[in-house]
Amino acid sequence: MDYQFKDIEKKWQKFWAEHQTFKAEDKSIKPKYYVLDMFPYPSGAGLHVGHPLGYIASDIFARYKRLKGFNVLHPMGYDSFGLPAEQYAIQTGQHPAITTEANIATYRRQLDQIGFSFDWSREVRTSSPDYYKWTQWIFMQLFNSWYNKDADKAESIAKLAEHFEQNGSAGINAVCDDEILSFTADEWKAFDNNSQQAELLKYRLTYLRESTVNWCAALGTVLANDEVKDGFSERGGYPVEQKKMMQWSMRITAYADRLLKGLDTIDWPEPLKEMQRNWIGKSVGALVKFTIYDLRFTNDDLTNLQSLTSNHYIEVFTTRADTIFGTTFLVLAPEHELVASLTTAEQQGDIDAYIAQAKKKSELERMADAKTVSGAFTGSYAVNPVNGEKIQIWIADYVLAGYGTGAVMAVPSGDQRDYLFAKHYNLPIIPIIDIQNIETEADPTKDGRYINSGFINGLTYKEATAAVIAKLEETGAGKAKVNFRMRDAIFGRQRYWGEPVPVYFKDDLPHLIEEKDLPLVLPEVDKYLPTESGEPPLARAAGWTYNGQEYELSTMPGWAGSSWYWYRYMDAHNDKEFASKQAIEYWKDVDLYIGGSEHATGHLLYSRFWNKFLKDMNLVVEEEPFKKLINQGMIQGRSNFVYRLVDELGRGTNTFISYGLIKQYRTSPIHVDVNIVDNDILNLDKFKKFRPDYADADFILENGKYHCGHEVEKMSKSKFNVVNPDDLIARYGADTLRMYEMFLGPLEQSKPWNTNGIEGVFKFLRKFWRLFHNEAWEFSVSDDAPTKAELKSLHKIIHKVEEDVERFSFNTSVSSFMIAVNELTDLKCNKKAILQELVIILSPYAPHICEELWVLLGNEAGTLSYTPYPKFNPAYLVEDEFAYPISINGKTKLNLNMSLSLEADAIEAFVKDSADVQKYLDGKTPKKVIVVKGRIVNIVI
RNA sequence: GCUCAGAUGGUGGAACUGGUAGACACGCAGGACUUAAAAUCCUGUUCCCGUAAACGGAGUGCGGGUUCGAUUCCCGCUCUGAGUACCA
Repeated sequence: MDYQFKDIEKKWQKFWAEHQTFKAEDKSIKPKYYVLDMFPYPSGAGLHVGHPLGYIASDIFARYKRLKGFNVLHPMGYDSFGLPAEQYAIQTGQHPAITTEANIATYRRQLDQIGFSFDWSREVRTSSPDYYKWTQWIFMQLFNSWYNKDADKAESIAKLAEHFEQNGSAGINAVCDDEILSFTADEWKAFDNNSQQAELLKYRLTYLRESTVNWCAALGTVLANDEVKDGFSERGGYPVEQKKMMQWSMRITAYADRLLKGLDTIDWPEPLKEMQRNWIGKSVGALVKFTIYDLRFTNDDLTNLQSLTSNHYIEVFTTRADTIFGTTFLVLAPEHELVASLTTAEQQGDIDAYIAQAKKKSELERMADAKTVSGAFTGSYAVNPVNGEKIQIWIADYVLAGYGTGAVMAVPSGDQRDYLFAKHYNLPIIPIIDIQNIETEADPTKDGRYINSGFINGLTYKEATAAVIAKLEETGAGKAKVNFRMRDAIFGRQRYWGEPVPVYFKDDLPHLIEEKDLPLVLPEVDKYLPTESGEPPLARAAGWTYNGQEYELSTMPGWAGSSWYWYRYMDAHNDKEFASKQAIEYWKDVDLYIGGSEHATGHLLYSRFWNKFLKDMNLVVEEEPFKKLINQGMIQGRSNFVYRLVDELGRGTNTFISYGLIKQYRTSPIHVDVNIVDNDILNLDKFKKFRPDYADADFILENGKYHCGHEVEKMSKSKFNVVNPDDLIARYGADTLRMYEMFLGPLEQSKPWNTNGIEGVFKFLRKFWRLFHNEAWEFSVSDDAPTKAELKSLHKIIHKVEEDVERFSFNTSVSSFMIAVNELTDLKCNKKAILQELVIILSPYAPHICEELWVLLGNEAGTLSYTPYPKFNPAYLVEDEFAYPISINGKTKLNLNMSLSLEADAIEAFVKDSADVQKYLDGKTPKKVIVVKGRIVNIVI
């Protein structure tokens, strides 16, 4: 029979499901291998052709690893809490759980027909109470922990309370809020319970904090920075305002250094690690106190550094302590708390006007305005702690209140912003390094020797930095300090469709509910909107209280459920623990994680954070959750256009001009559905049915065909460039789709989807099928011994695929399979000994056709997935002759067959004697002959 | 602006540590089969000159360099994509 992909694929998908062929074992003498895909949010639109790209790659890898003798865990699930379902609920009143369920069913059907080897017995859904019970449980562990900097790990909050009880706040080195109290043990004991709880909250790893948030009134929610575009919500385009609000936060900053260091231990793409490094933004520098100049100082005081330990100082953060002698003024953020008290009476007007103006500017305007210099003088002065110089104190909006201390020491010779500011306001600029060139702009060099710099004159950058910091620490005017750009992560949103926070309030203080009351199930509400008073939707739930106390009304953010889900797959049905100790000790971590790079600073950072916390709690065994990570590239859409003729009045007509002729007419481009275009040729009949008003369209054609234009854009419905995998599977089958997606190009590269080449892959599979069949399409293989040429073809592909899979180069293996099948077809090979091995090698790529042939070859159904991968024997590839390319001056001219046993001098002699080479030499003696054995001969004339 | 990735035929791409550039596939052209079409099969296909062919020249974004030899290494630039942004 000809290749009947429909029957074959249906048959084997059913077989795998019924026999649970891909169920991973929790105990095994085989080594473990955990292959994970970033689980999808099940959206209403279903999968488009770009989604399965990563899943196909990971599936090939998982299947390959099984053949290589590993116990493979390859699960799938759904990140099923999220905004679209809720948005739909608001519009229609339909419970998001129902929408989500329906969407999941669509996803499952689509995933199943691609033939993935997922262990579906382990499926997880973040919105299911059995799952989010454990998300809530982990939240409780975070609430019950604080970060001990001395131990460099999280510890139980009970231990902290114990310490307070015995020793007071002394001796605690914690990551905590800025405003903590200092107290003795007796004072602590004298606090009432609420005061103690309020103090402990400042240390917890998840805590309440008043923060400025992006509040979108129309959506009734707080948005992440990346969900806000130009002051409007990315989705819906509603206005967003800054609002202060009590918010749950996660103290991810406690882990900043470990998150940074861990990057060096994992095998991730370098650009992705770089993004995380930038996000964490570690800078090593110093905090320096500049005393506020007081008229009571005498000149003697000024030169005596010891006297400058007054409490009236401005603290700045700098990464270039070495440049401190070049400081000629200070700049504070307009929001800085000292601005009011520093402003003198005569400057009051200027300062007030500047602050008012700065407030009016939106974030966007401030950014766009980056080149305009603006600021105002406070009228006050500060004293440089290293040389006693009296310098002016300014405010300017180029200094950000939220970073460092909200104040900078301006070194115009070394920092371009300071330089522009100094030029604009006529402030002094002092060069501090001998090789510095500051005629037209600042020069931030670290080379050269210091000048105009007191005790560091003549030193190098390294020596100077150390000397300055030592001096500052000695005089108490400063200290070395590491600063991070990363902020604590806000953990909550004013939404319905998310995990409820397992917290209730008593006397305005948060308390955890009891563990036995988990999961705290999402209550029913009448509407999915905020209340009239602006409270989150959960406030609508009637009688929803914890023993009469009010629950937290916000829900957890989207990243909560995805920050630990890989552990749940290890033990998906455990109702006693989030995963059993044995399961975690066996599976440990994810060996290979495949997903998009858009999660670089969200999911992948939060997951590493939670993982490190769970490690501190001894709940998991590895410091890093994802050993190796691959980013699959984005599949872009390839849109097609038709060109509508425009009349003299600029109105569109019903005539369409073929792409090659549009220069001769006035036209406007219109998107046309890519599914009615084949190789950029428009199907005219289908076009006429595409929209009613096209029914009697006229065309101006080229050679009887309508050629469409094309452009690469995002794949989206509105651009009519969405290609649905279902259609392709119906036409060519899943095996063809799988191989074609891989054939498209390197996995990591972004590329536009173009269905044009898919025929080639389909033809290949048919040709492969044909190897096992005779002219009459009857299955027919021979038991004869294979020839040398056949064995060579086979072992070439065994080796090639092994190499390619190990380096995730799936596109090149597909080509190699084509070459192998072409060769074997030319050899008319139908030897079982060859073909059976080939079936095994191809099975990770095209599993259905291979299962079918495997059984036709006489093997037991279902054993293919666990059969050993063929062993490569290099002996079959050994050649005894090689057609050496002979080049003259580096240009290849001809090939000469020579035995590979010949040594360099013999080769040289043979080449020189060759009549063909003589022709090129034209009687001249070669200057030099380079012979690389087994590769090339190059003759230099 | 900064960081990262990339640029190879009409198209997707291959060339793994410097050693025959363009594998494999699409498309296109020509041919076979067919009453015809589809399907299938065969041949050709980097560009230029040479009117089929041999042969010659150019050629991996641009300009240099190292080398017997560079798509690959080094220096400078252009363009494209992604991330990030007054981070002191």
